[in-house]
Amino acid sequence: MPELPEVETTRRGIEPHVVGQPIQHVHVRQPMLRWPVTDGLAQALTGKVIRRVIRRAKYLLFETYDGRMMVHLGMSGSLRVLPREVAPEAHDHLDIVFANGTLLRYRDPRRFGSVFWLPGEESHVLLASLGPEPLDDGFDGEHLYRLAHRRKTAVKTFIMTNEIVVGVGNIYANEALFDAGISPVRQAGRISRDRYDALATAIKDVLSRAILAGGTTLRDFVREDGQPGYFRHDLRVYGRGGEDCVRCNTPLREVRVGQRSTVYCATCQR
DNA sequence: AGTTTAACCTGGGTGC
DNA sequence: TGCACCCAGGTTAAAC
Repeated sequence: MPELPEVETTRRGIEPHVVGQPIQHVHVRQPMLRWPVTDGLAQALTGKVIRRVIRRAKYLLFETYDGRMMVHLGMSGSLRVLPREVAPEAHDHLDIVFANGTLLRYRDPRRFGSVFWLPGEESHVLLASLGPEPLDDGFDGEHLYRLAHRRKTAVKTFIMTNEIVVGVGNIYANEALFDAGISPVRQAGRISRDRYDALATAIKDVLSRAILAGGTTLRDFVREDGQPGYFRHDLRVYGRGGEDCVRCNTPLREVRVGQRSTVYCATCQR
């Protein structure tokens, strides 16, 4: 699923519903996710109050006054807010029921997501080596240009690497490279500083616009209220292989880069 | 150290 | 209809 805009859309949607209410009950139906949900999670959460929900990369962190829950939505995960009486369906792996009857429900058909409990002030090794947030001021063309030095990997793979910058998945990597006019297969170390400025700007722009549209729904992703995101209508290359480029009408080329489907305009993107 | 590859899992679509 | 095969918003660990 879920790249940064979808995770941020989820965060904004659920936070007002889950903050301040004591957790009454936690039900883990399927602990076998990307990593097993630990036995202690339900007990640790019960009785606690969520203070706020923050996002780091594609992780959601539900902060209590003593510890926090860390959730990743993987490829097909979603979190919805429902009344507690709604019966679970297939792939509804985790329920958190609050004292006021609100239910936070985690669904993930492919089970590539994960849920951890981090006690006290503990962090997690998966958060340790993440790069900057793309929407922060600390992320810019200079950052990309510096880290790309002498790298031979394709620039698309480069910007999808979490140690370089977080939150850029396959859809938005394709889109940002189109917007910046850069070929996805160009070696990362062979791009000028000016063009990295344009790429950083394009990444910020496409992610920001996608958040405003509530993210992109291809199949599984839904917002906290079950509604899809609408950025799909704004995609200019992703999913459009063989169709005409919106800028120059040349048929868009579709190739594989780093095992991921990649669409670009060989005329507009160099 | 940088880069590539296989693996985790289910479901939907396609072609025979 | 059925079956085999390919594809999908991610990420890690292991192999080159």
